[in-house]
Parts: sequence; C-alpha cells; structure tokens
Amino acid sequence: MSPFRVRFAPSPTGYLHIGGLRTALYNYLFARKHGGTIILRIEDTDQRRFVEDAEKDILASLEWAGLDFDEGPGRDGGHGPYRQSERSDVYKQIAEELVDSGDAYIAFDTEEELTSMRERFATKENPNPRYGSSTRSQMQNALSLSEDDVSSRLESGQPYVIRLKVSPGGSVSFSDLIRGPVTFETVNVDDQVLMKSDGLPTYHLANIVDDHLMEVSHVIRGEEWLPSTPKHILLYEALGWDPPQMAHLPLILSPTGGKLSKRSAERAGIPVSVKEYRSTGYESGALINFLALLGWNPGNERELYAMEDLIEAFSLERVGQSGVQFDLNKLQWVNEHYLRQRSAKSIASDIKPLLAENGIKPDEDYLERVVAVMAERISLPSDLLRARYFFEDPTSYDDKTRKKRWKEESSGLVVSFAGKLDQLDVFEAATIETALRKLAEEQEVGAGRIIHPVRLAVSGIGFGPGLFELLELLGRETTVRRLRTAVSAIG
RNA sequence: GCCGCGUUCGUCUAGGGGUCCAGGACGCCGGCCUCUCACGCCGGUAACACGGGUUCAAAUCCCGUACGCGGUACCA
Repeated sequence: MSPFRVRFAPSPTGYLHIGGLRTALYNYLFARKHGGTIILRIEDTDQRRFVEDAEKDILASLEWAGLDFDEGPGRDGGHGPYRQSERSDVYKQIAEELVDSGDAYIAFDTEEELTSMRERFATKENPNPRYGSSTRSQMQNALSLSEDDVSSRLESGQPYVIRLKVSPGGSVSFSDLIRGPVTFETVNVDDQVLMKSDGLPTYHLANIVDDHLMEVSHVIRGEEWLPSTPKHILLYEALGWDPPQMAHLPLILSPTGGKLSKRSAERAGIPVSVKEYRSTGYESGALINFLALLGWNPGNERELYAMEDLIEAFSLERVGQSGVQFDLNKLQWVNEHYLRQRSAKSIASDIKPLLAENGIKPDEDYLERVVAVMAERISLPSDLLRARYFFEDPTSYDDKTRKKRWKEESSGLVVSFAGKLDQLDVFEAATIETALRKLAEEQEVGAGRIIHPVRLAVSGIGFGPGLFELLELLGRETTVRRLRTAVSAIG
C-alpha cells in the first residue's frame, strides 16, 4: 500500500453540499489512483453550529455517490477515533505543550473586549485590526499580564483561550501542489485562537493535530483555506512536525458570481445539498462525472467518465487554479447520458413512488412501456410527471397547438379515424398507421392533417413520442374515448 | 483597507514561445432526419482582460493596471 494518506474532513454543521462532495471526490480519486488511503474525519468542534443529523446525511450522501472510505467513524484503521469531539484530550495536551514551549499563550479577553478592541484600533487604512504582535500587549493575556495576575485569574476560574504566538518579521512559504509557491509575511498572520473557552479546539489546531496523528500525507481542500495555511505551517513548525503536501482546490462559484452558498445557489435555482440532487433524481454517476470535470480536466476531449475511468485519469497537476461556475445545463446533459444507459424497468421503479405521491398508480408493465417510449425525451425521471396524459385523460388542449393544427376538417377526420380504430382487428402501431394513412388517402389530405389533431386530442399537447406507438400504448378504448371527447370539446 | 489567489468563447476547458487568423464540450442558432417533440447527425455563433516590456517571434515569459474570488471569528 502506498504511503499516501488523504482525508475528507467535513463539519457536521449542515447537510453535505455540492462543494463538499467535490472535495471528497478529488481526495477519493487521488487516494484510489495511488493506491493510498482515504480517511473520513468528522470535525465537530463547533458546538453552536452542530446539526444533529448532519453526520448521518454526510455518510449517506457519500455512500450514494459511490465514495467509500478506508478509515472513519465505524471503520477503524488504527488512527481513530475519527470524530474530533472524541479526541478532546489530545488537543488539550498539545495546546498545553505549545503554551509551555512559548509558542502559544493564554488570553482572557471576552468577546465584548475583542469587539471593542477592533473598534479601538480600527483605522480607515486598517478597518479590521488583528489580534497579534501589534495589539496583544494591550489585551488581557499572559504576555501582557503579570504572572500572579494570570494565575489568580486561572484559579478563580476565569474563562480563557489559548492563542498561537506569531512573531512578526518573518515569512512562511510553502509549495502548493496546485498553485505552486505561496508566501505570507508573518506580520499579516494573527494570533489565532487554538483552544476556545469551551475547552474545544478550533479547526486550526484540531486539523493539524489530527492530520499529523493520522499520518495524512496530502491535504486536498478548498481554496478558502489557503489564507490560513501559514498558521498551520507555523503550528507544524512549533510542534516539530513535517507538514503534509498542500493542494488547494478552486472554489465552485455560483452562476451569479461569488462562492456557491446556500443562498446564491437557491437564487440561481441550483440545488445545494447532495441530498437534493438525489431526491431530484440525478444519477450519482452523472453528478460525480460532472463534478470531476468541474475544475479538473484529463487533457483530452472525452466528457463521459465512470468512476474507474476517473481514477485512472486523475491527477492533481491537471486541476485548474481559478474558480469555476456551476453549470446546471451541463449536469443535465451528463445526466441524460447516464439516464439513457439505464433500463426502462429500473427507471420505472424509481419513478413509481413519485407518481404515487401525485396520485398516479399505473400498472407496472404499462409504466415500463411509458418509460421506454419517453426515455429519450426526459433528463430526469421526474420529467415524466409533466406527461400526465399517459395516465389520465387530458382536461385541456394546448391553445397554440390548437390554433396551428386543428383545422376546419379536423373534427370530421378525427371522428372517422376513431371509427376506423373501432374496426381494427389488431390494435398495434403498424396497423394503426396503416389505417391512418389509408384514411388520409381516402380523404385526400396529408397524413399530418390527421396525425396532429389526433395527438392533440389524446395528449392535450403538441409534442411527444411517435403517434402510432403512443396510441398503441394508450390502448384502443382510451384512444377512441379521448378522440371523441376532444371533438366535442374542441370541435 | 490589508493579505492571498486568480483571469482563453455566455459556461467548463485544451494549449505553456513559432504547428493558434486558438481546439473540444455544454448552451444558443441553423440544417438534415421526421407526424410533433426529443434523440442522432451535419454546420454556425462566440474567447486569449488591458497596458507596457523581453524576443526574429508572445495566448504562452516578466512588470504594472483593472476586474473577479477567497480570507481578514473563541465558524469551519
């Protein structure tokens, strides 16, 4: 087994979203490509934003997407536990070590004090002053207070946080696998809180401790983390650990611009949680295929990839560097390809509950035949809901089609056609077609003069599958009934 | 504001000094097929952000500007 170890580390503050899935996917592809290991780690250190069923949703969504993990909750690989809430002791111990070594310090400032500090030091040039080398001496911490003061505050149980002590004047450089060399000046890095006053670590501490302890070799995460990477590098250095390789993925942007957030996505009509894609009826393979190509490309012109093909082709070097807009159109296109590879039977079984919700309970064989005939006309199984005429008589007739297709002689032709159908020995597409064409000939009109009004009569709309197979599918009784109803309704 | 990262058709992208008056895909438009719609096939529209360098030669290298995005929390 290769020494490559990667992790996907979501925070259970909500359902797994599309950006999270893509991050998971890239980690997964990288791991599988190199025969490495992928870890799922739950970063549940924010008690305030914790969402009860989020972890369950994340697990279920990943499984649906076909991303299986080697290590994680319930799958011990000797590096657990894999929930940060179950690892508190470790962080506490490391934080204390950092305080002892002088790389971190205790601070007592309350949230109000922090806010007032920001107001106090804010200038036009610097509206957002950091808690760091330039301000910490004026705050309440172990660097500004006397030793006695600190210990008496500690003894009295005053809440405190532990902050990383960042010295100004230096710089932190690292080479990002996707972006190349990146440098930050330490003056611009603040004294990040490592341990919160609730005794839990912040992301920054927990993340690097776990990555180290879990022997993570490559950190593949969203670009929003790039600015905090210097803090992480500083932390690795303080602890005497080697930092892993870093790879910061381009962000998924909303078509309206900006990071694809819940709000912007909704505004753009894009589902944001993986759960929604699933319930809308997208194929997981299609979503994966689409997401893989959103920010990465294989360097050739192929567009359709099964998971194995993605694993085969994937490389971090071919991940782009700029943000990418989410394009629902393209997803839809990919999804259509996947949908058409499925049997009518399996699509039918998917759509059944959806129809039932809408009060439609068709015979299974019939439904399967409907799906077969409609397969090329839908991009999602739920599109079938818009073709209710398969299941119930039309109650209205599309105006535009009516104007265009229903001529003076239409009623007569439709009635005659209904009569012909009544007399047919065998009610099949071929015999129906023969009958119709014969009628057209007798009446000396083009076949279209009958076909279009008949379609409107039986379906209420002007488009759909081939008319003859449609009629066969509907059956003689339904067809004839609808024809006669339509004549009196449109007449 | 400051820090960081970006910038090739509307979108996802190929390309990384000459093979590029820039290739593919989605979308859009037109055509073929055809009873309609869709599929499929064929064709079309459309881009190197701008300004300076470097070079015989720049989409490609360098600098600057503009713009976009991210970060600037005891959130992740």
